Amino acid sequence: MVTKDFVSAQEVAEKAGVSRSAVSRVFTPGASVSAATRRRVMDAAEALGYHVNHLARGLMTNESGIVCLIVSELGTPYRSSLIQALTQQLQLAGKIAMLINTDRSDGSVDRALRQAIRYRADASIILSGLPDKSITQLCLKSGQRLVLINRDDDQPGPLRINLDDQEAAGRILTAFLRAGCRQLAFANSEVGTPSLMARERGFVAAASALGIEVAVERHGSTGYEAGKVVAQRLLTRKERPDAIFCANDLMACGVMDAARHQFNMSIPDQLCVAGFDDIEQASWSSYDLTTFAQPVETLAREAVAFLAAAASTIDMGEVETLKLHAKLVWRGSIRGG
Amino acid sequence: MVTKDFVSAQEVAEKAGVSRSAVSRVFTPGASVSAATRRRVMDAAEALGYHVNHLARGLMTNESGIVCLIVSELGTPYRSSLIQALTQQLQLAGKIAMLINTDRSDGSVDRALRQAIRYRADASIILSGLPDKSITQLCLKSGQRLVLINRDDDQPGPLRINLDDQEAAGRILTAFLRAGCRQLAFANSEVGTPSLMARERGFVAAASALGIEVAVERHGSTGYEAGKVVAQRLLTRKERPDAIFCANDLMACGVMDAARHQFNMSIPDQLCVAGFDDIEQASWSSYDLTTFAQPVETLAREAVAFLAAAASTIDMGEVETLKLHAKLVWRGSIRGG
DNA sequence: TTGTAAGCGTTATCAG
DNA sequence: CTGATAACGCTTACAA
Repeated sequence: MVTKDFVSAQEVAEKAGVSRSAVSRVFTPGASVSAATRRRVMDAAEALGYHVNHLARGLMTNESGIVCLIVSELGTPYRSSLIQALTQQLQLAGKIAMLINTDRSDGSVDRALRQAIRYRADASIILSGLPDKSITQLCLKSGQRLVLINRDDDQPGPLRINLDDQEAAGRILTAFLRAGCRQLAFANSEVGTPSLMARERGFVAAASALGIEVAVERHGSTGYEAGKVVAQRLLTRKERPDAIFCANDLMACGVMDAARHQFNMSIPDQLCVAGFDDIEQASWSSYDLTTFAQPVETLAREAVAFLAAAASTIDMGEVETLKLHAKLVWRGSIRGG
Repeated sequence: MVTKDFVSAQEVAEKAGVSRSAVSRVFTPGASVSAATRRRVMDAAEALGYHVNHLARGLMTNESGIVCLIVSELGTPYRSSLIQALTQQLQLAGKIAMLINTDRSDGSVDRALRQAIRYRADASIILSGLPDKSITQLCLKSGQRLVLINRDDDQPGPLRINLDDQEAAGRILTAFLRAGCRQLAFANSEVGTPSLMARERGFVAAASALGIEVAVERHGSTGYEAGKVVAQRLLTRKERPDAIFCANDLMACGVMDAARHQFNMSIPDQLCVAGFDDIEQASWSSYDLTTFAQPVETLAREAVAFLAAAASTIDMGEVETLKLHAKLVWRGSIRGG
């Protein structure tokens, strides 16, 4: 066993010739210490390599400074960019991120939240999956804040940040029609995430309001390979689509590659494509994909701001929902412009 | 202020009609409790929504169960896939990952390590940047384990996991020559990370051993855009390269896109390209890039295994280095095969 | 097997 | 401004 040997405030106090409380005060933001004492304590701390034990501090203050990020498929471009933004904002706010990967097995979001409780996280941000109502209640009752990102849930208590997926779908429909497209299609996965389904519903609904039918195909998880498969199915239909709106950019990339390399189609001449998320690859010249940008920075900022505010005043009963605008990023995968 | 109101072992004990130590024992893996007591405690705990406070436990046991992941550019495909693998392995080993983003400002790796110390992390895994020698020493002295991934450092104490970058470079050279390439080039960034430089050096050295000169160009950070710029520079040289080895896949994608869309070159007919990392995009049909696979899973497994072993027996003085093999993934961006 | 009591490293309260 | 002293929620001898 490695001998864990962290320096304690006690040792610093002895070396500096003051009481432990003096040491504590030196490292507590708003405390009154004389310049002289502070100096001596700091010197002693520096020499000994002392660092406040946040575990013990959390025990006293009831604030661990920990925020749990609960994520699946975190290797995905969109997810990882969101994590990046969130960790950055959290650190700026003096918090630290605990990352829980829920890729394996079912009910794992609940397990993750239990971990969050064990470590007395001040808050949890859920980027994927949907927790059981009972466990969310437990979190809230324990005084833990909750943020749900892109999960259209109706539970009261947590902050819910969503995009205007449906409206976005309507906007892209207009763009397709303006480009002269007639055979519309939607490429989705079988995952059935609320936001994904909202995009599909919005697109289909907007079209049918104009008396237009949409070919919908769903397959696999929301990734590149699934996009390819869906494209194969769509493009071999009797009525071959000339416009495909994809549930996300990853699928859109798959759709474009299949259309080009397997069906020798030219984009946007023979086929218009749009995606969602505006991942980095969407801007790569091989794809040059028209898509909707997730306001990742805003999203992260809002989430963290909520957590910070939570420390002071939040009306717990209030159902808090934030609807952000997905900005259309126009590129070359749709004719016209 | 939100009233933090977590349930304590005390309350469970009262409800179950036992002592708090009994409760503690029920939740301690190897402890002796009668089936009857266990049952009553579990019931009470369930009813009250009790969860062991890991902060307090860590205080006693000197094992927080926390492992810090210190990362920059975590939105990048390679980095995020590594984080995914690491969090998964850590969770499998009963540990939990704390994620520290070091994108901003200099010396931030040191700051990150200090955070790790404050939270009494059992270990830290550094995926980017290089910590100051003094702070590494502090970590080691405090009994914290350290793992450096792909940072060719010589400090004793930490586990260092590296790839055989140089040899890999030699292998790709052979592939280029076999494909009949004559004008070789290396596309690098200005970042100067050890592993990136090792790839460059290995390639140039292997070539010059055969009397062949390599055109080296470096620009920006190791991403797609930098790849484009470097390609522009390389492909406008009098002696236009017919083979480019890129420091990583992201740059390779940029290089390919520039070659195709700005120079109308056909790959691999007029230009052979190779990358490093085997990110997901390398397998997309638009790129179909020959590259070296980072053994991400193995890497994560080894790192975590080291941390687990560290708990029992590790010769601290021993300089531990692990050199993993980068497997060549053959795809269509090099002629022949 | 169980309970009692001590201690882990902090911060908060309250005298001085 | 400073120093005792009491928590915080847990584990772990030690004794029963």
